[in-house]
Amino acid sequence: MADATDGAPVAGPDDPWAPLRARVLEEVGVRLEHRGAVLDPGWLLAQLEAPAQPPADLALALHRPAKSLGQRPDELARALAEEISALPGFERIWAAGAYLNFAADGAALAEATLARVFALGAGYGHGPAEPGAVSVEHTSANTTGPFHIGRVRNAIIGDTLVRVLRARGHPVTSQYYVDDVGRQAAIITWIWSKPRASWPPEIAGDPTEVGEAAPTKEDHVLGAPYPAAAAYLKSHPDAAEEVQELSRQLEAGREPAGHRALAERILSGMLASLARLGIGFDEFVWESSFLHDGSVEAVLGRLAKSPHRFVEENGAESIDGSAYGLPKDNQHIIVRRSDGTSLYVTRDLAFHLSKFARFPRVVDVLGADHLLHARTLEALLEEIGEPRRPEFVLYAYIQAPGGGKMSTRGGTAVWLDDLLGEAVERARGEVLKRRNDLSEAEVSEIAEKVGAGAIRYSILRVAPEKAVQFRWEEALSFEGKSGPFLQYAFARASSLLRKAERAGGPYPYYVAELSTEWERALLRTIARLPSVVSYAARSGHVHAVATFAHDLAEEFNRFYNEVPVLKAETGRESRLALVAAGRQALGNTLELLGLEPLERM
RNA sequence: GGGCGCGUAGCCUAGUCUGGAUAGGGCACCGGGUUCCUAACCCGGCGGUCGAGGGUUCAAAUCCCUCCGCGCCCGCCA
Repeated sequence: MADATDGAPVAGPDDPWAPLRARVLEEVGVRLEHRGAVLDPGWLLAQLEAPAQPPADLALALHRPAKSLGQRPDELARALAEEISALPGFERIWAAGAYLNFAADGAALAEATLARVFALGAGYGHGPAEPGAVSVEHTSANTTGPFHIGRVRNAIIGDTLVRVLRARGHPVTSQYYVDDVGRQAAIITWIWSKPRASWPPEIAGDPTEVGEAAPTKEDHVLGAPYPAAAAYLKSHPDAAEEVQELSRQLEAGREPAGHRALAERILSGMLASLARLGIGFDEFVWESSFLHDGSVEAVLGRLAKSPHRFVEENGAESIDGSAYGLPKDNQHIIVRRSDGTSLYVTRDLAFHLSKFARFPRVVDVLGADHLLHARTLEALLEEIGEPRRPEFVLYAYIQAPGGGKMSTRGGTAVWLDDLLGEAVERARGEVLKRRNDLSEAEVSEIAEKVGAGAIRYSILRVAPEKAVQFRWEEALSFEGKSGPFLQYAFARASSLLRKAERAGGPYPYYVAELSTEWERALLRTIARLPSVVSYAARSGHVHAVATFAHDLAEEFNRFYNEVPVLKAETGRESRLALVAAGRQALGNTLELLGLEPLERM
């Protein structure tokens, strides 16, 4: 993704903190400049975005500017604190050692925050429309069987990125790249093109129990023989040759009957599982389309003009990529096989050129195991003189429960459908434990959303580059840093408004009545949402939103615990307004993460 | 062997890009909290050589170097 330092940190007009930062920046910047301090403008802003020590909201460490002035930092801090004794929006400005601290005027911040939340509603935390269309390609799993949770990290991160970019105002197209011409696509078609009775016993007699979770789902049913078939081909050259021939036919556009339909049936099963997690796609891009429309040949033609391109003795075409900083053993890039067919990287190159033609910004969510492919793709883009590059969001594959790679045949793979089933069942148990006033339909609905939320959040709460081992207890955790924890806070807020019969507003308030430490803390956190979303959208670090979501829910729960609302002696209306604002902010955050905000649970 | 990434309490994790004031959370464990708004909660306690060593700096979890451990990759697979 784009470097987070690109451009000035964006503070949308909905960011309640933005004017405060700008004011400090201005006041301090002018004074430091006047004294002759040398500093780059980004530095001050970065300082202000870092967390400050309570009760300060914003803080500046003055060591650096003091040094450039040849002055002691604590003296500089004191001098500045004296000069800037008052600033609109702040109730206190003081020096603490080498730090210049600023405490926001709680009432003013509360006013600014509530006003923005109520004015923007579901749009609070988002941003103004941005002109640049973005393509986000994610998931793109081969249609050879159901999802196991190793790959689902891709879908969850990708879908969340789509949501965050959309929120930030970008027109986003999510794309699923369907491989229907590669070897794996050939294998699945090969096995199903034969009558089941004629399958070799190694395949027919080795039913990988993929059907256990959802015995009638087509991805499970149709994907069942794939692992055994793939293994069988390794030791049976004659069969492998049949698959090879099939590959060539696919490449040439001579699809056997039922090929596409088979992929679509498996895909629909896979998508049904993703849909339960709130994940969908705008476009499915079939890899074969780049063969059919001639764009693969076109790109091979462009590569052919390169001085680095060679035709090997056996007819294969390759590029000498030694100029592009690839690892030593990976600089010889084959772009066409000796039998004339294309390779994944060549087709992907054609795909990316088609993306660049439509989208100014192109993002690929990729497993870290595809990093070399990504580097190779970049090298080839350079080779044909294409200046644009995709931004890569990389994630580490989730490891099997005992460690190591998830393997279908090794029995270490955990199916998404199994995980979903277990999560929903557990959620149902939790709901029934504490509610007896809900209809069966409501219980099912809640259990589904809670289970899905737990799974999504368990993935999102960890930075994508961390290689995590799958653990049932963690994925199914409903307490602490979990999806249900977030949803629960939302449900509590919803309940308060419902009981006050104010679910639809209006929410009149006096900020002076929101003066307890818990109310102020909650407001400060609500006010952070816009800058968090902005950061996530420009950096691609969507898990910053997940981290924030927990902060917000936690702050709401503290407030809920300490401050009576419905039974408030005074300031009931104002507190209801705060509840409504917290609910709105949390709901918006949940939507970004793809967790269902639940009215009750 | 080479490339990339990761290493923070018993376990999991934020913070690392942009170096700053006592390193935030969660699980587990211990102790509290509900005649009252959903206890899927809150409060307190316990627990840290931020993998090791060196360097840069007024200041290092954060930047640089070396080493160790772990993960991923190094196909005319995708």
